[in-house]
Amino acid sequence: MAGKPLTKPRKKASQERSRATVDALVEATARILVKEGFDKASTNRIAEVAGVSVGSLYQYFPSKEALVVAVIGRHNHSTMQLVRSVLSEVADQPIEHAIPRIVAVAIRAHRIDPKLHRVLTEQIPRTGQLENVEAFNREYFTLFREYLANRRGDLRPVDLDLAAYVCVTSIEALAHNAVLRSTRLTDQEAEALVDEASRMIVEYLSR
Amino acid sequence: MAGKPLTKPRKKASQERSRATVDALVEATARILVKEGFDKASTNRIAEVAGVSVGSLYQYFPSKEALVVAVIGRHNHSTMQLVRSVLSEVADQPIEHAIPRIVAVAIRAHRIDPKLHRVLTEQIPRTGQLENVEAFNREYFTLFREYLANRRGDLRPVDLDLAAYVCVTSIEALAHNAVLRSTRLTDQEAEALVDEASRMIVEYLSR
Amino acid sequence: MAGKPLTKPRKKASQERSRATVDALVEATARILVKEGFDKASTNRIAEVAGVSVGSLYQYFPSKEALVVAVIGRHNHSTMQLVRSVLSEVADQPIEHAIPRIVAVAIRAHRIDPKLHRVLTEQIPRTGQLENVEAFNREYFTLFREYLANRRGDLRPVDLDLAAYVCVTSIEALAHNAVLRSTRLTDQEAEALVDEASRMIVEYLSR
Amino acid sequence: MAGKPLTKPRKKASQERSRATVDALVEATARILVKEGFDKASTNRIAEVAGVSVGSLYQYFPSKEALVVAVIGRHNHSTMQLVRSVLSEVADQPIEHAIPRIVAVAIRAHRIDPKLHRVLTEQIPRTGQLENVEAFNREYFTLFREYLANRRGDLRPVDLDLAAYVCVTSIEALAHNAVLRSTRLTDQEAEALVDEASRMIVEYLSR
DNA sequence: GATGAATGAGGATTCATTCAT
DNA sequence: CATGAATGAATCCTCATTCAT
Repeated sequence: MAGKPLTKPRKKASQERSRATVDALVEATARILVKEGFDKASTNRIAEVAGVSVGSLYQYFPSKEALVVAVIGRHNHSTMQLVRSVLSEVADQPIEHAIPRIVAVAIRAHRIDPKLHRVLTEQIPRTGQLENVEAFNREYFTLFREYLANRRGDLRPVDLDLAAYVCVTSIEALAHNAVLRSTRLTDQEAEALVDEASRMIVEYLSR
Repeated sequence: MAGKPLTKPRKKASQERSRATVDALVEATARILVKEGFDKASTNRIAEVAGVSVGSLYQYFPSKEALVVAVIGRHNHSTMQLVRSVLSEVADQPIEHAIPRIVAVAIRAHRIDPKLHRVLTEQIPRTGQLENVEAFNREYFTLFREYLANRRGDLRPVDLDLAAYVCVTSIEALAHNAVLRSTRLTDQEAEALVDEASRMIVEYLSR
Repeated sequence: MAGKPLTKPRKKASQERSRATVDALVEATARILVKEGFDKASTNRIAEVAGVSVGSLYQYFPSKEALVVAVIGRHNHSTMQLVRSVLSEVADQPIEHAIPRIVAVAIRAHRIDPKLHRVLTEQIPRTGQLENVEAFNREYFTLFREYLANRRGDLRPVDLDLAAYVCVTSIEALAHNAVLRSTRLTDQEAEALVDEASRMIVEYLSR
Repeated sequence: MAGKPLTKPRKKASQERSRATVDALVEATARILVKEGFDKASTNRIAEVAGVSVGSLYQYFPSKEALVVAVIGRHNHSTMQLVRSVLSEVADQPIEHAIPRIVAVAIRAHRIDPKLHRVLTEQIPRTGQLENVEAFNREYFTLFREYLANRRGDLRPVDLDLAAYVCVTSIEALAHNAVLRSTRLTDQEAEALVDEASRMIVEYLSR
């Protein structure tokens, strides 16, 4: 309709708008999930909260599931961020040093957005695409296994896969339950937990 | 008097026919849950599979939720049966003996009906009455703590609550994930897992 | 099973029992209607409150409707009792005397069980058998018309049917609304209303 | 914010299409009410007759009740239209002139859609939001009372509230019953009724 | 006669998704 | 691209009534 050939800026502008819409939708989904629970999170409601029409919602997400997957992804992403960074930090440290840090981070990770974490964990049916909530654990496992392999010398002889499974599963569960159980986990309690869990893991791995 | 949807059976299923109907309903619910998943478990479908009318369903269960609660209850019951029996068996045994048995039973318990366990765990929104899926863990915790208290002499000085939390949570998570992850957990794998987990817990508790 | 041929007493006893059951059912229906409203009045609930099984309910009443009809009948009966008695009392009295009495009784009649009256009037769909709630008015009309015929001499020349219609309808409506509107109609208010209404009717009929 | 079932339209039917849908729904409800009765008026049936999906119905009306309220509203509106217009017309006329006109209009008003009026009156449970069927009478009372106040000079000394109550109630009841009783009220009968009723009311009010 | 378990048609309502504008 | 009206299958649940015991 216009004259001169439009160039990137315009396109970029629209890309930016798209980006904003997508973000708004994911954000809205997360917010509703936290504040009203999974079954209040209808697509219409999400669109409304995002300030967008349902039609637009479906422009960017092919289904409600996709939206929830995005929320999970975003949440897992920030969680993994933390995990990855400790694991690379402690990569060359002995387990006595490393494990407490790892455990502490696990708890911190679960505290990022505990309410969202709870909803994601408790209210969302692990069905279809949503089964992949556990993708997170797989990566965690891989990273942790790498760490162990790297510190092999410190360890008693172990089946790395098995050991990693045992450690990751325990750490995750301890952090998860601790945070979910008492919405108000005090710092003291958290510290005590870190100590205990670390002691258990360290002893378990040590020769 | 009225208020939130009840969850308790509406009638004492004293008569025989009633009893049969109730059982058929719970059984049908479990079967559908396993074979078709939570969201195919509509009240009409459940009644149909149970060979009963929807009306009868509502004669005995005030809501769909109540039915699921009953299934959970039944499942937890048989699970706890096992747990309780080991814990009483090993009550006076030293941890080196007791823990492996406890861990082994945890796995065995999760293998009772792994598919049902998975659905209960993954697909059912922990909302309303359904939140109580965790009642199970509470009892487990209590029993385990009692055991520890009883064997206090064997242990290094510990905060019993904390130690019980750490042990129960870890054992549960290890068993749970092991069974859910690979639907076909071989006996060998199970054994290896029992060894590792037990070692971890025993060392953790020992002085 | 017993020896001597049983005679009336036995039969009477069972008749009495039937009578009691019927009464209990009608009473229960009325009570539920008043305390919980028409749509809480399910046949099962009625039977329960009557202390009888649903089966028995259907032994005595062919349908829920029949039960409600019975309640209406009972209510209209006691109402008509009053009306009939005043009308026969005042049969030979001049309208100046008679009308106030008639109006007063209309109000008293509506006050017999105002809550039931309201439910019967407002919540019960005048459908099928229930259409006959107005049977009451027909009888009232007839009796009143007879009174007017009897006192023809006192009246200005009127079409008796029309006059009776006007009077009965007005008196009924005034009493009805007065009682329903303010659940707490004071005696003073009632008196004032009787005066006004009577004045209107008397003047209307007088030559 | 949530709570009891809403009765107000969900959306301002600003768009044309919306408007048409809303109208179709209200119209369909009225038609079904008249032709099949209240208990055939299921939401699905209403939507079907309106040529609209149930979903759309719920887009505009939060409940079945709301739909009926709308029908009542529409009906009362046209009725009040008439009433208001006579009362303003006769505002300055003496009662001998005014009352007959008012009575005549009451009857005409009841004849607007007698079948609908009957259903609204007889079959709809005055429960919840539906209690307000009487809103109509309140307004009628107010307007009539104003008229009386304006013509105070013509009247014998009266308690205006009481007098208005007596007049409005009587006029309403007479018109209502006349129309409902004989679906085919002839013009002659209507005229006779107007004469009688007016005579009664006028004499009642005159000094 | 009494009992109460069983029936099942039917009703209100929701919500992911589509598509004409 | 955006909008939001429209869709309709699907779900939970109720209740008058029946009938085997």
